[in-house]
Amino acid sequence: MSIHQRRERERAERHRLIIRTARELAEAEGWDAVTTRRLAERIEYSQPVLYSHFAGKNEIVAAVALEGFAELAADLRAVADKADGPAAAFAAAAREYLAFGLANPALYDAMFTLATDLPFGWPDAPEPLKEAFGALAGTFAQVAGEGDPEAFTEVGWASLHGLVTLARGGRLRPELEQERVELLVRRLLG
Amino acid sequence: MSIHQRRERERAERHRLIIRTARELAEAEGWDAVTTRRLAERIEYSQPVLYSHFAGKNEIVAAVALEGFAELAADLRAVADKADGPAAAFAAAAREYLAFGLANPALYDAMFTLATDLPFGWPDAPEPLKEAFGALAGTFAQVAGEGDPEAFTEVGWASLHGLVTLARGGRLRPELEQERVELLVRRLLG
DNA sequence: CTCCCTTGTCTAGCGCTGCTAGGATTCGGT
DNA sequence: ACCGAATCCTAGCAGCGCTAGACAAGGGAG
Repeated sequence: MSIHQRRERERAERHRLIIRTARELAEAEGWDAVTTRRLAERIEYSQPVLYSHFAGKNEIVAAVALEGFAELAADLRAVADKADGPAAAFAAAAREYLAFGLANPALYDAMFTLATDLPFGWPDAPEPLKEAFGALAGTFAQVAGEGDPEAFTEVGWASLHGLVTLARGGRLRPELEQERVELLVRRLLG
Repeated sequence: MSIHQRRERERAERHRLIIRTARELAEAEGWDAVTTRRLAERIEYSQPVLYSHFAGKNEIVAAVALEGFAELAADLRAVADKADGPAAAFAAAAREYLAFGLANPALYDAMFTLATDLPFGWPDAPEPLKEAFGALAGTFAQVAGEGDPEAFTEVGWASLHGLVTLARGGRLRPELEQERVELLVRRLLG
């Protein structure tokens, strides 16, 4: 029995290795550089091994994206918990979201550009997705004011997401970075 | 002399044909379906002909994106001009932007996801880009309130962009569509 | 009118991609 | 010591973006 357990343990380890390697490679050279051949070479196995863990390359990207959502959720909860009051928590979460997106470009791409087919359709979404959205919603709902708090959360999220993607594409003036997020927070707080 | 002119005319026509066909194919089946082979087949020429017009596939996508920016600029100016007062113009432009992005998903992808290397670095950006940003800025600046009007424009633009992309990815509740844009406009107007 | 030479286009092919079929090898269980 | 199953790799497919080199068409000069 314990042999099977050891094998499953090794298998799970390799599973994580694939995800970690894909993420490192993507962050270092961009997702275009993450080919199944290069990935296989890095983990020191042949290509087909990847397909015994994942149905395809998309699924590997999706796995990386899930990691990203989990980390984002943790980051957001951390800064919101440390903040002093709902408004400060909201502002801190907004700043953290932006920083996260800009600091992990490849990871952010996996989450929002590449893994578009991640089942975001509530309520059967993967746990990390709900967790990340919940982290945002928990902070945002407290400052939503009148109106649907979910609509407010979605608007706030979308605004931050837009800031991340446009900034990453070089389409916003870098020197206004700080000013933009402060302005957004101020206006959304009403 | 007139023979050269005819040839150049035919060449320009084929140039437009390539762009139009690429756009149609992308809008019908997504950009993944736009391969140089399929594109060549559609315009009834061989593959290398594409490369006598464009340096590569990216340049074709960029050409489609430029068309998109020109159309977006025209749309925005049209609805803003018809609106009654700065606040109404702002709201109308916001709604139009969102509608444009959702109605032309492939075009919007070309503009913001695929043609990332379009030189957006002012001031040497292509005319349609400056024109589109100017159309937004002209309307937004009038309701910016205190603070840098450019930062306000960038925030507004990013928020709308985020709403488009997240909605397209199925990550926002469709039934809140209307409510989100109204909420955003209300908050940004302060 | 004929020849030449430029111009324009196509066929064929390179190296790469994601993915998979089938054979070889290893290894636990009897 | 042997058998069967599980594991992994070699080799290859179709398709991708892109390009070299052959080929045909057609205007200009004698």
